[in-house]
Amino acid sequence: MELATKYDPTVVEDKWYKYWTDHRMFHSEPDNRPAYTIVIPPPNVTGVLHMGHMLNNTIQDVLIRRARMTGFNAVWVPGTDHASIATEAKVVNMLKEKGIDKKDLTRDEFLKYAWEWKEKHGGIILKQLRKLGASCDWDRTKFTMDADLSEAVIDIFVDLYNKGKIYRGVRMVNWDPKALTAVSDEEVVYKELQSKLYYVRYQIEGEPGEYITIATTRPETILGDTAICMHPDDERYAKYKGKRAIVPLVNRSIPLIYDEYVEREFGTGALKITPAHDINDYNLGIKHHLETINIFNDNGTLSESAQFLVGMDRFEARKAIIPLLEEAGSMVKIEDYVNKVGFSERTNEVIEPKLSLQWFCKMGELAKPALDAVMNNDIKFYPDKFKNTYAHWMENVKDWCISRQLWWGHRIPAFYLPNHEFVVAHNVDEAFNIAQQKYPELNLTKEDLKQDEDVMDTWFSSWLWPLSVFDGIRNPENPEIKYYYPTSALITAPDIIFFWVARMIMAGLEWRGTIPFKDVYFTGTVRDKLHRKMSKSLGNSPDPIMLMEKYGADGVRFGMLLSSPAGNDLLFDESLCEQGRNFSNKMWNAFRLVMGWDVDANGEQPIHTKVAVEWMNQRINEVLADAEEDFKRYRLSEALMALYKLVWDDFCSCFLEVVKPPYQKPMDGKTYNDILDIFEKLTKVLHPFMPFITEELWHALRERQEGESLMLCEMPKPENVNRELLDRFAVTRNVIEQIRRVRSEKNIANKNALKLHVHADAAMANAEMDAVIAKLANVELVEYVGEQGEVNGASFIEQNVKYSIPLEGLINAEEEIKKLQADLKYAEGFLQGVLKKLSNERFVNNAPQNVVDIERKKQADAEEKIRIIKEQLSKLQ
RNA sequence: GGGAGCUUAGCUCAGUUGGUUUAGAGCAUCUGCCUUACAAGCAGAGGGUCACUAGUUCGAAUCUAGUAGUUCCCACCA
Repeated sequence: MELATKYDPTVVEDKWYKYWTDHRMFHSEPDNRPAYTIVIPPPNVTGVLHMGHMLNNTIQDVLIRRARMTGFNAVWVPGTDHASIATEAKVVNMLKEKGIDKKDLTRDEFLKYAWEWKEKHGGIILKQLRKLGASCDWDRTKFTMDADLSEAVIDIFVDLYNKGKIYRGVRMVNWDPKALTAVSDEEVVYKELQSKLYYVRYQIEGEPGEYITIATTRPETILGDTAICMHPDDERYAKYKGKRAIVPLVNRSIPLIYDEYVEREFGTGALKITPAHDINDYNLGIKHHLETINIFNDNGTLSESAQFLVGMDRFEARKAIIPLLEEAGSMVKIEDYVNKVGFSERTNEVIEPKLSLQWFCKMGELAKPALDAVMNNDIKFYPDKFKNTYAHWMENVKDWCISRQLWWGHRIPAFYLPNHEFVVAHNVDEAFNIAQQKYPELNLTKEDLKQDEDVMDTWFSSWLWPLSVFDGIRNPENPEIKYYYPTSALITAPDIIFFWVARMIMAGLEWRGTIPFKDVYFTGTVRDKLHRKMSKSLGNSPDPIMLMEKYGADGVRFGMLLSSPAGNDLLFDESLCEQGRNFSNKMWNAFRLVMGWDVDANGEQPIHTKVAVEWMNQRINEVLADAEEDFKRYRLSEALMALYKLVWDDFCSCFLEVVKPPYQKPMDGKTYNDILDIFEKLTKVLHPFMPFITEELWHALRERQEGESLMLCEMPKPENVNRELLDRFAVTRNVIEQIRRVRSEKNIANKNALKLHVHADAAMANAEMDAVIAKLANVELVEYVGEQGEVNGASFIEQNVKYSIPLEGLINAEEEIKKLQADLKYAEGFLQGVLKKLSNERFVNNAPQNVVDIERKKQADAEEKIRIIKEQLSKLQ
């Protein structure tokens, strides 16, 4: 068979993904094995795959595949999130393009469009994940608005309400005037903006010519001012105590109040108070019993109560009010100023603090046990520095605004009665019964009950995810939740530690009494080479699908993982994928080499081959043991690097070169079989990282039955490592390297065989190792000439044994002397350092015995080495 | 304003409780090779006062304090 010199992943990857899914190999059912569970952080149903998903899901797949191969019943539950704000915004836009305004639709009509749109465009991302090789149990795919998951959300709302942990109240919330909904504190991002600070003067009532000047960044809110506040100890303003001021333009009389909240140094030390439009002003308003005037409509335009500029957008109004204030003689000056402004994470609209009636969830009691679970390491964070962040937030947790003024989501199960009371119930029937019992005098009919128009925050369903995907809320005794929960690991980004991670922990403890996962692995942010966050607007994010087409999914997985230790940002560079692709190609070519050999079943196994096979197996053992340790600590990049070197340096560059039969000669059957065993082992250990090419090779190496798969094989276990053999082989490789260096320096082509003199007693000879040297360095004769044997050529010292390569005529004595002198200088310097330590009495007395012994050994070795070099020098000079 | 982390080779990072040859890896670089698996390759080489300063110690990349730079989180003073 003729195989291409380059590995082509495209056909191979589709073939094996189909094979795996056709045989339902990702599917899991509870059985007697221990469970290993991961629930996917559900991406937005309307989302498309970006580099962050690639990293996150590659890690999950590696963990799941490894668990599957190490005796666990592994399940990876996929699914999507309904993402209220983002999805509703997309649907609204889609309708707008069709000429339909959301305002003209009923709730049901809108939801019909939304569902249609979700069915059509939703879940693309899950299809894209298949391309990556994600071994999700697709039969278990969930959506946060599936009937069963929705029911769980309602159950939880009712339960919390009945426990007194959900309440309704007027609060200052972060209003998104574009999405027309409140958003939680966590959904507000602050950015620094270049803006202006306006100084405006207010006349003191009854004192013509007397003014107080305030400084503000939002002059349009002057129209809603209901007080001016100064510091009680500020002497500049003491004389105005008890007086009132006149708001410019609207000519409203407002009180002057005094509160320590005011910074005397800022601006003029006088602060205008607009309780309806600033959280701090609101708090002062409550404290000082101030009037509240809301001058904005929900969409951010000025309302009738503003009296001026009615109907104008808030930013237009900010400009338009300047000339009005100037005309009125109230504008004192305008300065440049940098301040921070809150933006809605979803719509990038400037947040408007707004008073409104919202639903809140009390967090205090929920947070306490969830904080403990992380602090006492029931749940482990990787890296653990995030414990700090977590603790700080949990200790200062504020109540959670859970209502959103949207239609797409879980509707709040509160039903209002004609008497303005409400009942919370699972459905209208239950609500009706409760209401009838509570208010028999109302003679209610079901039609009198009006359900709350709002939906819940998306995270109010996400926080149940590990429970609800196994139906653990509605049906807590079902075998699935008992088997798969708590999940094993959560792989997520640190920016949703509060939104999601913290709340899942609360939910798990509240409704199941146990933590939802044991380990949390925080991935870093994917950035470009210039350390910039990857974003659509910068256009610096490569298209993952294109990348996979170019380098293969295995190549991209390799690239993502190789440079992303837990929690560290990933500076993504296509060259990493290139390295991954090259690695695939390397394995492919190793396979081509092995396939090309003729086998003589009766052939004798050469001694260098025998020892190489033993050594290679030991190396695999050693790396397996290290990898196990790396996995325990979630150091995936280190595990992968170790395997990369194992395959490339040990297997390809060394092992295969040793066992390679002479040109056009067959290989003995024993060796061939050993090689296949080793190759197969390597496909196993690499499979979690690079599932496609390893599956392809595993099938190609030996006959397989339909339905067999590498992904279902058992991972080789590290056995006892033969340290002695590994060390001996390492020395052998060093000797080979030295010979090759001599070749390189003397320009001796590899095809010209060399002789090697070992300046030691023949009794020290190791025929196997010498045969390996002979093979890899093209040495025709290894001769033990005794310690005093003549040197006539290039020499080197390895482990205090001198080696020389006879090279009549090719040796420049001066060069040799120079090199030896350099070696000597190094050895002497080294010895000096050691002697300095050993001559220090305090070191010898205080350091542990083994450390002192090591230093003595170093001394002896160095002295021996110096002796050999000097001897050699004396012969040359 | 408060807190946390980071700073080791050109780049990205390892370096476990201070001691295992005067610090390791991958990539990049340089040199020589189209050697019959692979030039997406082979062989070899160079490259670091471990940010700076002071301290603790027989001994510091590792511990302590300070300085500088950098990243992130929290708060949101108009």
